Amino acid sequence: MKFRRSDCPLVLALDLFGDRWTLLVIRDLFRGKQRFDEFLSSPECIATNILADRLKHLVEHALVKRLPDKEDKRRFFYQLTSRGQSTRQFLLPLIRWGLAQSALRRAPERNG
Amino acid sequence: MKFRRSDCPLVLALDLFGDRWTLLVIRDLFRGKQRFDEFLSSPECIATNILADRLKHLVEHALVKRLPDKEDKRRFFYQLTSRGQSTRQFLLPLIRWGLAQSALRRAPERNG
DNA sequence: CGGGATCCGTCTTGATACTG
DNA sequence: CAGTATCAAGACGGATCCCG
Repeated sequence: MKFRRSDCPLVLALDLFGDRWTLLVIRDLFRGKQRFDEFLSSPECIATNILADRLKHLVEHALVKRLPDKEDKRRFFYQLTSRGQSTRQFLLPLIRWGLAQSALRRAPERNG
Repeated sequence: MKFRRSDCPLVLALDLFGDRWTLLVIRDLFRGKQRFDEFLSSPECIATNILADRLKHLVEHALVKRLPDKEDKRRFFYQLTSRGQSTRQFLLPLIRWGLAQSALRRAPERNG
């Protein structure tokens, strides 16, 4: 993900979320996960370098903030900013769509 | 985009749309574009091999149908299936989010 | 000419090992 | 624990080629 190719708002969104991992990290943040280790423990098994890259990217774009742990200097907390939380408005419809698709897959009368 | 890593509905959606091009093709289809050449003419300038790959992928997943042109044997029409049209439910919120972001970028009082 | 397929150099992804 | 380094594999992107 580098510079941008048009000023379409969809292109802007795909700049930030058009990959297979970023939205999974945001999902985890909505679920209350806050630490590097917690993201790694999700069933999708994101690689550490990919996770580090995506977190950095999200922080750079003010979707996530990175807070030091006062009690353990080695650790950090990641939290959604209000901008990050605003992604809920399309994340929920997207999840709803995925749910409907897996339901269809189990009862495939007529689709297409 | 290969096999899948969990049965999270979000993962299922990212399987299909978790890249920088697929949703742009779907956007064009919603806008009434139907032919290979028309997709190429969009301002994002997708490469022909990428476009061919994405269209094939969309057809395989029953989001798009590929219809021959009766009058010109060389040409095809691509159209959204009803399943493809159902993506509207998250595509519109995603575009709306992108619009809000570009508005913020022009009037960045307090975000973050 | 329209709709791709193929080739090839480059950039990105991802698994694993390693470090502070 | 929270990353970085390394390196192979794959995706991207442009150019060219092919086929009806």
